[in-house]
Amino acid sequence: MAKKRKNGAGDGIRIGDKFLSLDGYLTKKPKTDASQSSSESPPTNTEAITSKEGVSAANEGLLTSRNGPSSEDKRSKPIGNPKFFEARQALPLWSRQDDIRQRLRQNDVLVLVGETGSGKSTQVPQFLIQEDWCQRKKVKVQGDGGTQEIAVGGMIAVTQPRRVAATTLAHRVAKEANIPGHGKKDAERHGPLSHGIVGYSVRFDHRVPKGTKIKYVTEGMLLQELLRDPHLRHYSAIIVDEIHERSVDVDLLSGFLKQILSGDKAGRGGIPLKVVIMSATANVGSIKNFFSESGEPEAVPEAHKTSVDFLQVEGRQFPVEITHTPKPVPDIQEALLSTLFKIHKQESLFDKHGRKDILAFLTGQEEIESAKRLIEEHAETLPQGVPKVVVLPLFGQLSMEAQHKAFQPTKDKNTRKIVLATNIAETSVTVPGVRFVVDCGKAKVKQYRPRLGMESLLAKPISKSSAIQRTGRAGREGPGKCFRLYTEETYESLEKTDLPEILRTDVLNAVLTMKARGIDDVLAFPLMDPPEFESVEKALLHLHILGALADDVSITDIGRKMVMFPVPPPYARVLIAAATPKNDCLLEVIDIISCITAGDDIFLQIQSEETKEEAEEFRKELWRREGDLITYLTTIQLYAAENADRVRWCKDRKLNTRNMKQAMNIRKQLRGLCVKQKMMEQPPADPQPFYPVNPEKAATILKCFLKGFALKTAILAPDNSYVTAHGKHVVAVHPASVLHGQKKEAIMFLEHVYTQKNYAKKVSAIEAQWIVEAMERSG
DNA sequence: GAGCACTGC
Repeated sequence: MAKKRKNGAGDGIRIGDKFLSLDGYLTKKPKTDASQSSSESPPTNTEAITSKEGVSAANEGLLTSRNGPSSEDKRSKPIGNPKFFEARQALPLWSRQDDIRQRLRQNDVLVLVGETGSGKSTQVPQFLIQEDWCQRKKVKVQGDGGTQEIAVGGMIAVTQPRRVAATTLAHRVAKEANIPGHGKKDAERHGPLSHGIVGYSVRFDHRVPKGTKIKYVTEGMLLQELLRDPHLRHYSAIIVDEIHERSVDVDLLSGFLKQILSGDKAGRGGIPLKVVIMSATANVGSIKNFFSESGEPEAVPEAHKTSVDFLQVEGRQFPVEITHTPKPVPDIQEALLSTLFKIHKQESLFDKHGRKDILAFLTGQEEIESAKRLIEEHAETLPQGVPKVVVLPLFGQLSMEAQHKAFQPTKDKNTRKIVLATNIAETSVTVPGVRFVVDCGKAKVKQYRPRLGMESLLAKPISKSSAIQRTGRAGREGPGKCFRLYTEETYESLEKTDLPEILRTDVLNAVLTMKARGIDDVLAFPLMDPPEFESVEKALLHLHILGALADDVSITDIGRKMVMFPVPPPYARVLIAAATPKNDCLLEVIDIISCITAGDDIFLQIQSEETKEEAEEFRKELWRREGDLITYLTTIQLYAAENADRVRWCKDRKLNTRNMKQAMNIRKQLRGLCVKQKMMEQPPADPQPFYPVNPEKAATILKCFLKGFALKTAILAPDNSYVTAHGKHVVAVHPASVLHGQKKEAIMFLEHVYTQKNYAKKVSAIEAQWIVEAMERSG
């Protein structure tokens, strides 16, 4: 039996769902699942899944039914490190391994629904690597130069939406799957992933030992591999994990997998590719249909029909009791305050499962900060004898240290932790010790509006599946309670799932991705949720303006070059413009793009008044009158020239150290790619002395950016507002910009977001004439 | 005067 987990211990906390699958190994399975224990409590995620008897052998009418696992299956004994056998055998998924193998022998696709802690991300690839169909095979294929013999298969790729999930899973599975003793010397020298059968590949970090059978990758990385290897010949199987998150990348990947599955497999020498789709939510009907339906039934010969099987396994969730408000709450802050203190007064601080802290989901930084003030004020009035509270904010723009505080157990035994978090705590990170969840029912979502070419960021009601996900956060370590600050009717009125990202973002990159991978008719490409025609049309037009597509909508050499760069297409276009001998500012442009694509703003917001003055004094040497882009350039150049203490340097200027490090990684990657593309010579290594760019050079750099962003320009109107050159909308310069409150003849902005107002971000001062020139030259 | 969250040879 698995050992009982020490509560509040540091094991694998805070790294998202994947790392928390450690729970699966260390936590004793609760005796009662929600479905059996909580007849009076509202349905939880667990119940929704287990109520269907756990398994459904929905065969989609395409295969013969079976009577459980085959008795002649000789591989039920684990391979790998015996140290982990016991823990692995205790996982809910373990007893299903023969079933899973059987289903995949008879089907092309298996849709597997299993909650966090079922062990699906770690175990399924290990179940499959010894299968006959999973072995590398030599086959003959027709190539350009006639018939050639190639090797197909042998590896399994497991995709993850986040880098940290891919790397932590790989480490975990390497420990389980590698035979101890093998390659010991390598392991001592280079770590556990230097040998053996498990590897990973994520941006900036690749560990793929010779002989790798299981490779954890980010979704984007597999898309990138598709560019070189359209038939995925290295792989016998692709496991798509966390498909319910529905990133643009996973949607595209699903389309390409569907094409490979329904194609004639000639590119793979007739060797089929197996696909396992894994999801945490039971709501997978449309995904099943997507893979089993062929677009045109008559056109597909019977032999190429894709057979899809479906399996559900129970997770390891403790029951969570849900309470809705009887009436809609007029004031969310007030409702939050009373709910938090009701929990705090009525509930004990500890029980046999450990700490009982509170996690509240709010929409954004502003709401979190004002709630924090209110709670702290109210906490002052708590009577003697009532435990204290400590309020910890948690959102993306917080510094690493501040985020870390929310994960640490409180030191004082008589204090309850209240974490006020954005959506970051829904999927990206896990706060340990949480047994109570308070859910405001809303989240800020980005939505792209193709007609306006801008996006909005507004608080909207969450989906049912998101509400269930939030609720589940209370039942990770023991039985929990969830308080929804909305009525049951409101819950029932919520959409089943969130709108997939591909329907919420600019499909510019998605369309170029397809074009570069040989999709001529992007409207015919199979997608689970195809974007509106207008969005695709807009993207095609935009790509044409950028020079990535020719008049006949075929991809150009510029377009092919653009997809080589891991940045959005307009930025890739700027890189290409900067590399021409006339402009010759590639290093500078790489520096700027690295800062911008490193994540959120590298400049942290300054919280208190006192630090503000100090930091602004330091920041003044970075500011440039040309605007934000040249300010970024100065910043990263000074950072790269700083040789003593870069962390200190960032702290003084209130820069996000994490993003600065990321920017330096991107800078290195882009420099490498540009050298490889013969766009420049190998640049000298850091640190280089800092010379501020002169105004002429700055103008050249901004003109290069106009090659990618000519549509995002505005001209100062007589009433001192900025009016966009295309569309004639009024935009305001965002307060975070160095050009906020200044009047310039014209501006170029890289981002255009509606929040409180129509804001232009990442703003530079330009001349109106440059806009005309940039459009002409694009011609 | 204001800041959901991820990601890419």
